[in-house]
Amino acid sequence: MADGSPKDQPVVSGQGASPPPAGNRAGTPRPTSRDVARAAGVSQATVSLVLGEKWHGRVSERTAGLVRDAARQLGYRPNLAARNLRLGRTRTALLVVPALTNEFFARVYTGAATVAAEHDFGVVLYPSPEGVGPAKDPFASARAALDGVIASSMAAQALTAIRGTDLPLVMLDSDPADPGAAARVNLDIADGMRQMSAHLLALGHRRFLHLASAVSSWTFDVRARALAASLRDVPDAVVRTVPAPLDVAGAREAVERALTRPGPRPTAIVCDDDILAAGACKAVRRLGLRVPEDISVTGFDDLALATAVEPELTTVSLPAERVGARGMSALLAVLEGRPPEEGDLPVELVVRGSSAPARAG
Amino acid sequence: MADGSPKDQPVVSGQGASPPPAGNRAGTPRPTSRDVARAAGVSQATVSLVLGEKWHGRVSERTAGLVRDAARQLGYRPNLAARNLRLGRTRTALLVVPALTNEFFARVYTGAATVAAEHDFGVVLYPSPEGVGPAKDPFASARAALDGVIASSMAAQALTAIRGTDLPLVMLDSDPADPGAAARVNLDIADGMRQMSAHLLALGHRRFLHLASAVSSWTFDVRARALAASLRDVPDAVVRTVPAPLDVAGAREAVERALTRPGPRPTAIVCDDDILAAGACKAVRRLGLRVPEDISVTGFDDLALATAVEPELTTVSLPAERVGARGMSALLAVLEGRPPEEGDLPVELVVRGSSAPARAG
DNA sequence: CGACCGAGGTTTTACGTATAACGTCTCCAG
DNA sequence: CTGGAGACGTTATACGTAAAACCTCGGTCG
Repeated sequence: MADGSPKDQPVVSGQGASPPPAGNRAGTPRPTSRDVARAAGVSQATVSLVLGEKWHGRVSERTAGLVRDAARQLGYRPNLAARNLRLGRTRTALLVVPALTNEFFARVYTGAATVAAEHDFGVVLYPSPEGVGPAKDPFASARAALDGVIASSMAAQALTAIRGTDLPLVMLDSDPADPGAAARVNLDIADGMRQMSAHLLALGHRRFLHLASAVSSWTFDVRARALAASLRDVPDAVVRTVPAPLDVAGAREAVERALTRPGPRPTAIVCDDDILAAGACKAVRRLGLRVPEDISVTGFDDLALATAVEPELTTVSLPAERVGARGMSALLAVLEGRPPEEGDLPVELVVRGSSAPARAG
Repeated sequence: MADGSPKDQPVVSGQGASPPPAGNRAGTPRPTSRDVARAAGVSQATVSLVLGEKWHGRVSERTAGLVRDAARQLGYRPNLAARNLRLGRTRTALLVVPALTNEFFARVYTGAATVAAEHDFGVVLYPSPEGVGPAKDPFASARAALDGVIASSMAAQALTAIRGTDLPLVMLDSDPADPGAAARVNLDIADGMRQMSAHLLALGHRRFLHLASAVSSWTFDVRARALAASLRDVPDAVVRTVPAPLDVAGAREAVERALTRPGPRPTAIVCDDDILAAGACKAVRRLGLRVPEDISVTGFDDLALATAVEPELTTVSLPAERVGARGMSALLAVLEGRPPEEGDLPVELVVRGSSAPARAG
């Protein structure tokens, strides 16, 4: 079949045999499935069947082998643009997050990418405009053709553009009330904050400073509400809220200002975030006080930072990778018409060195 | 203009007027350029010309307006898969990095994505296998069709797969000796380490512990060589090298072991990385010593971590965003046949609180 | 012996876009 | 009144793949 005929000679472009092991010099156009077909002595359709693993019972073992060999020889890789066009699906999801330099979102990405890879999916990122400059349109920026979107509620600006689309949308850590999401993956933030306040109350703390994120977002609102709710029934508990930008220096300044104001000093600083907590610790020490002996400081997120500083932070550990993984799983479920998994992801209080019993008086 | 003629009625699919502002329900297939053409009463080619901004002198202003209106009405977005197939280019680059949870690489990505967005390019990530699980083939994982690759030399494993390709490759922070890169973006790491050792020598330090990364890579080799070279001419200088994993806990353990060995204690610990330095600080204090009074500790990279810990780290500031930005610019240059910008990016010693004069004796 | 069947392919088509090649109509100079 | 020459579009085609529909041929069964 494949031998004897004079037409079986593979048509090489010119001077000498090209080196079989892939080493394509630029200028040589990439081999297509038709080139593979020619080299294997079969039709292009057969190549597609074999390489797509759809050939069982339709193509002989022998022919399939020939095709695979030819593909390997030529270093064939399918043209994804063509494949995507043909199939009308791209197996690619867009992940919209505020900024990757925030370790939490880097971990969310990692989780999403891991699950995606297991299902032969790709993840392309859109760090929304606060992070990266001029691109207004997520879809222009993420130049890939997309099957769906996973978006953090913190990337509010980008969300409106996405809503104008028929793409399935999975929301991360977002208000269950707002509509338009095909699925939702939330952390049990309120429970985390409840555990934290219970921990501090048990240590005898009653005067709290709540160092809150200046950027408003659902997750941060939940923290504030849960803290307030926890303290509502404690007679002598008092909490003051101070907003701060999400960086160490800004947090430090905000806390320094707050602590030098007249009136009774808080004995514990509850922070919305580990970064804020790191800043709070620095502020406390700048004022000549000690953490945790004079003032306890607690974080939220359990980033690498939490165990890098001293004392190590008492914080609420959030399963960031699981958020991303579950977000991707939910999107896959939606795309396949299955119901996505329900229920909030649990969080966990981690007690370390930055919290201690309140000083008497 | 648009009214009066009975044919001006837009052809809507059926029951009642569909809400013009985009709200596509799922099930309705996305409008194509042909749909826009039909709605505007022109041919598909004209739509392509107008929306591609290639129409000046070939299409009247009036017609162009009609096309744009129709496109807006239908919420038309071009099918990128089709466009990519047609053009044979995708305006998408692959960025290969070891792990995004490392702030340095998150910043590299940010820089690359910013420049890409300015040139209407996309960036898709491949966090190489040490970071994410089962995907062996970068091209299978990054499901996009690609125009080029930007790769950190730290993602060694993925590089071999990429080399078998004719895609233009820009290497980041890599050995100038190894071949196969169309362009290269390097930091002047050696100069950074020279500045650092000069700083410490000026403070009177002579006995050094070099806390090196356990993962081997060109950037880390350069640090070691530059440190050794700097100390070569200093008569009484002595340096011992200890490898450590790139996390705080591992670094702490490595340093604790090193410092409890018999023999004269180093007065300065030079770390390959801020994360290692944070661990080193913790080790020093665990042994009852102080930073910087008893032992100076220095980092490398100038991550957010460097100013979050106490004392703040003396370190070498690396322009991570610029690395990414320049990598992307270089790739664009290569793709357009222009020569990429040459020369290493400068780095800067930042003196903070973790380094101090060596204790006498 | 004719109809049917399965094995092992091949031919053909469609996906949506960009653009080269090709009309058509009007206006104006020779 | 003929022959360009713009101005303004249209028709036709190709990109590479997946898969539906279709062939061919030897054997089998009624």
